[in-house]
Amino acid sequence: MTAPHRQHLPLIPGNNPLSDHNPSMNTMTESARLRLEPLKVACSSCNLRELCLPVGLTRENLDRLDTLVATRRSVGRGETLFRAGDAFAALYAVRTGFFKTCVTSEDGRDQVTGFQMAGELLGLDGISTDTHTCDAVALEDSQVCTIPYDDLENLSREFSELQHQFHKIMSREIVRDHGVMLLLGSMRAEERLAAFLLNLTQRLRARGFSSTALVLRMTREEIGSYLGLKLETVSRTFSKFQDDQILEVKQRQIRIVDQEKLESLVSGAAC
Amino acid sequence: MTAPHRQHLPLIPGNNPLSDHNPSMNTMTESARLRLEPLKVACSSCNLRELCLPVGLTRENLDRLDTLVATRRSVGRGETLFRAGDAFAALYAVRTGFFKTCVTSEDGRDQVTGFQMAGELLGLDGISTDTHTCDAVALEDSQVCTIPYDDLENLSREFSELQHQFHKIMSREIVRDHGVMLLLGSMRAEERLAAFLLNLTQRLRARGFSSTALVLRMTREEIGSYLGLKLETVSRTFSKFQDDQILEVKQRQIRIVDQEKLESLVSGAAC
DNA sequence: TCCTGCCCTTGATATGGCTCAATCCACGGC
DNA sequence: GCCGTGGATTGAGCCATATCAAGGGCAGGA
Repeated sequence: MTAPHRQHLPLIPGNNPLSDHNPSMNTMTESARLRLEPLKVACSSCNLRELCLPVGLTRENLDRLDTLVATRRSVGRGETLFRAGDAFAALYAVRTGFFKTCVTSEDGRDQVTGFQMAGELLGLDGISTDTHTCDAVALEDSQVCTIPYDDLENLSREFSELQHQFHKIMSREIVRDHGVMLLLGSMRAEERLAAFLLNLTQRLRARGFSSTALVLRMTREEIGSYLGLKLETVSRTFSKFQDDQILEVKQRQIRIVDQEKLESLVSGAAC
Repeated sequence: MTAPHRQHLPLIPGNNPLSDHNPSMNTMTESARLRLEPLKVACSSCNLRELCLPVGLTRENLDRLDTLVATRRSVGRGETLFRAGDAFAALYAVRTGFFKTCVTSEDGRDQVTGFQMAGELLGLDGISTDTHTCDAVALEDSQVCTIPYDDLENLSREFSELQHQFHKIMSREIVRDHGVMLLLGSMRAEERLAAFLLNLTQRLRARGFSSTALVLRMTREEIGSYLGLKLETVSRTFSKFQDDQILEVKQRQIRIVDQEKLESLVSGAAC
């Protein structure tokens, strides 16, 4: 494995639908702009179709998918898209913005299980018992496309491309989770943070953003929860990376100064 | 959540297809007996149909599933069913025996990602990239039913019951993984081991075995890998549970003496 | 502009689990 | 029966990360 929790998302070649963004500006401008709520939603004309559910669909089938994904929903920063215990009815594709998902144990412990950005699917956990088992919280003003689950099952019985792509997405989530288990089970703090940053930048790059500069959407505490560390440890590790000239860290603004050193941390060369 | 990595497997009411087993005998006798390799495989007559892929299928559809699941394969103790890197072609349902799955990082670190027993599916990780990303190793002489994946996709386009059940199984795996992340990210050694034992016994109970006595199929090291602990820590924690009169531990034979205390450890009441 | 609250940083200290190392035990082969 | 081997147990000491605590900085609202 190249990275402990890679996403297997295809890099978009050439004509990148997202490359008109200023890489240093993965801030809130776009989601704010889209707050206007376009009346019509169409996968077939969506920038994200190469990253999202429609991957691999023919033109004709794309049009059929459009009949399914009909509504869009805005979720303000800090609001929840769904909560553990909510009835499951639909999946959600992130259109703009950024989410976290987290599970809570009986005794109130919280664990962030993932961070989702544009083109990624939310809600797969709900299929199992028709009830969501985690919370999905927007970390910035966001928009999602609603994919009614029954309709998705029906449509994916009709053409195998969609069926197969959906299965791939679920499987990818399982593979990602296994990568996180590896990280949580066997890596030290520096390795965890390095792996986390490399995974984030890889996904941002696939979306046309800079892979060397990023703005974190989550707090140190949320990073810590995801990585199985306390927020102080996350903060100290950021500081250490800055001392070691691997990163420049200014609050949530991160610049990767030495990509190779970061990579060597993950592959354990630094042991 | 009641348990950090519950399996959501239905308890079999009344007429339990597995209850003819001697609960204290979840040893190797059965798998040895089945070494004879019956010529015919049929989900419709399988003991495990209430725990496995066929859940919820009508009689008629069960027969159609039989056409798909045609071959059985024996995997001896220590042998691999598939390895990371192998081409993906089929899923496997454990019929008898016990497996572990583990991922390996670039630098050779190993992480056990799960233990699978009768009725559970192996290989879901392979769908994502048509390549397996983990190893599946039999921890005792085992048998699996081979489910050719293309056939499964085709058949599940034909009847929604199968399609839905398959999606539920994938989703359940995702939910389970999130539970393991919670465990790895926020629990202490005692809590982890307690959660692990409760999960195991719950699954054994669903299969008609005793929920108070069990024989571990895996080494301390494998338990440790799964739980993000070193084998010495696992061993010490077992010893501590014995001192505290929660368990009786004799090598791999475990008897749960105080179920409640074990449960209270997981729910954090002991903090 | 200042205030307020949240987040982040940094220091000092505590500790749970790891490491290293020495047996011990059970089982299978001879 | 005896021995060899792999797994399990137990001890001593250490280290990475947690915990507790005290500021510092930034953003948003009055």
